Amino acid sequence: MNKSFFEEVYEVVRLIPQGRVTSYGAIARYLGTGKSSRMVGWAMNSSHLAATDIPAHRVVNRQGLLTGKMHFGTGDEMKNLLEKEGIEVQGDQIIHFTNCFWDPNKELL
DNA sequence: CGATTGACGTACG
DNA sequence: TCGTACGCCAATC
Repeated sequence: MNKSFFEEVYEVVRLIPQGRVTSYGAIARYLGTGKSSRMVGWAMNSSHLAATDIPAHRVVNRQGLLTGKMHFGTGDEMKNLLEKEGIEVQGDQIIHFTNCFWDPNKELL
């Protein structure tokens, strides 16, 4: 229970199936934080520091935009990973985003 | 210890 | 429909 906000975020992100994506807000709502979606982004920022491997490239904003691609080192890293999983990405925008969207509140809950 | 920032989202005008 | 304002919590300056 008393898991830190980051821990819960990591757990949910790890549960994201390959070829699917979710949004910061979806995770935030699943954790019950609701509007504190910023914390999800902050957790993702620290995700690369975490011992566990977090597929943060599967987490995008509500628009399906790869806002955090710059944090993967190179700007092509995140897009490459998503395309490799079968997700169509044009520039920083995920195509058919709603089709690939994975809502933890709907899938897990 | 106070102010600012941050990979967001919702509300209001 | 677009632009601005606010909230949320933690980390950093």
